[in-house]
Amino acid sequence: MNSNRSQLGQKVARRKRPTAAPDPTREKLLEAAGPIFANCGYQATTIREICAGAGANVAAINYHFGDKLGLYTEVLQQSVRAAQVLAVHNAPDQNISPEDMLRALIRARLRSINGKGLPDWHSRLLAHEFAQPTPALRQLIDKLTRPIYKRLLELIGRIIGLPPSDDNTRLCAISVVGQVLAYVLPGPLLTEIWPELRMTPDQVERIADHIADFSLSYLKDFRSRHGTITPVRKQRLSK
Amino acid sequence: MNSNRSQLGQKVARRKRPTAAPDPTREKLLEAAGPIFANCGYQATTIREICAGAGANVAAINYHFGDKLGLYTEVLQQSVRAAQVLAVHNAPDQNISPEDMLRALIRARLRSINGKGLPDWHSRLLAHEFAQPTPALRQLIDKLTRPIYKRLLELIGRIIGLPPSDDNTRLCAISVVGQVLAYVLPGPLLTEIWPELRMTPDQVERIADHIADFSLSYLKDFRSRHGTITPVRKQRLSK
DNA sequence: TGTTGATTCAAACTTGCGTTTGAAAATGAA
DNA sequence: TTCATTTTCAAACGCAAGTTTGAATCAACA
Repeated sequence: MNSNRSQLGQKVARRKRPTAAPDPTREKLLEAAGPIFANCGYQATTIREICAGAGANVAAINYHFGDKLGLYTEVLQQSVRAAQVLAVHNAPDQNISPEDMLRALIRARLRSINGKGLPDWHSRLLAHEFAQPTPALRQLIDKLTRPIYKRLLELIGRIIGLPPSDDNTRLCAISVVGQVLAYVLPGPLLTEIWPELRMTPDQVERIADHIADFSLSYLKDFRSRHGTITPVRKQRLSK
Repeated sequence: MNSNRSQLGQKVARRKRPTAAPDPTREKLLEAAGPIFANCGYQATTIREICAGAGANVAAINYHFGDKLGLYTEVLQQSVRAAQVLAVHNAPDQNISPEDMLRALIRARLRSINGKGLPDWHSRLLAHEFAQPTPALRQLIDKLTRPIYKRLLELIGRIIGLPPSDDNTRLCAISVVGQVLAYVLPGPLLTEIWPELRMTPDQVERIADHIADFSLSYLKDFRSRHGTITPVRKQRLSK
């Protein structure tokens, strides 16, 4: 309904700059928007605050991104893309045991979320998306969350000897994911409960190892506990 | 700076009703506000929507609660209180092993959050508070979260044979809490990832048992794995 | 019944938001 | 330089939100 003219203006303008300095104020806006969106959420963030941080005029957002949601979507896309390349970079070697691969996956996830790879506001952006989804959430799940979760299901399925779709596999996967999320989602809660905790890179490694140990203790014994012939299912969780 | 008159009006008005029918429109506003605040968060909720749901005038909020934040605080307090009585009601017997007590605690927590005890919007209210804390968050943590966490630390400390303040105890506690939170905080994520999951009371029990089994596998073996004399600490997480 | 105070209501007020505007400034090619 | 295009800017617009107002309504009691 709107923003036709400015969108066009932006597209044409982009071709001028090859790779060196791609539109300074546009970049400045993105840089300033990231942390603010992450701290306040989409709704509570005002474009005036972003523009003040970027040293730009309020109209600049409309000119470069069409509207507020356009800017936000771009910020989220950028965040997702950064997390993706980090995930690929941290992808473990395929020639190791499923157990070690799970450990590597946990470490990569925790690192990409709270390590030195990404600025720490990326995870806060996620927390807001979960609490109050914007139209941009779907692509986040499709591009980032679902592939990782799928891989996690296969991995755990191989460890406990059940198909990825089995309820037990899913319960275990959520148990692993939950432990990781505990260090991400409830930010203010964690600092209230464990004020001395500092998330330095070394300590992120330590936490990742704990989560792996904690989880593998159950997973490694699953086969012998439940037998390999007919896996026990007390009742189906999916109907 | 404002709302002096209405606050007084409310206070005086309150004395008329002993216990029987405590101000119908006030109750109606609280009832209508709960789910709406939980769905949209504090910021995005409009008092006009609440009043429409309660069949009241917009000025009623100012009259009965002073302002929007006053209403929200009351809703949160009510939610915390309800969760508290539920926690007490579900408090396990003291004459059982720490392991069984942990299982009971997990079950109680999951039940109070997603079982039949509380309407399901209470947990969504929490998610919003974590993502974007309001001034009312502190009392929520102090009255509800911290006592439960303290009890969890003592319990786990007894199981693994370490003091509650030990880093290992804390890591384990967060591992347990994280698994529970995974079913609470990332609402839209969970339904995307496991669409068939339905949180009926029976299945909540099943999930609680899984979390207990999953966690106790590691906790019960902790002593023998690490030895009881000098517990291994690869490095301190708190400084 | 008349009076007093509590409670409701429609309407207006105030503020801050995202957005738009139209002109000015900057840029680059002819 | 001249001209066309892109980019910036201050200002204003329209709207929706929380809040306030003052009169109308209701309830209880003398």
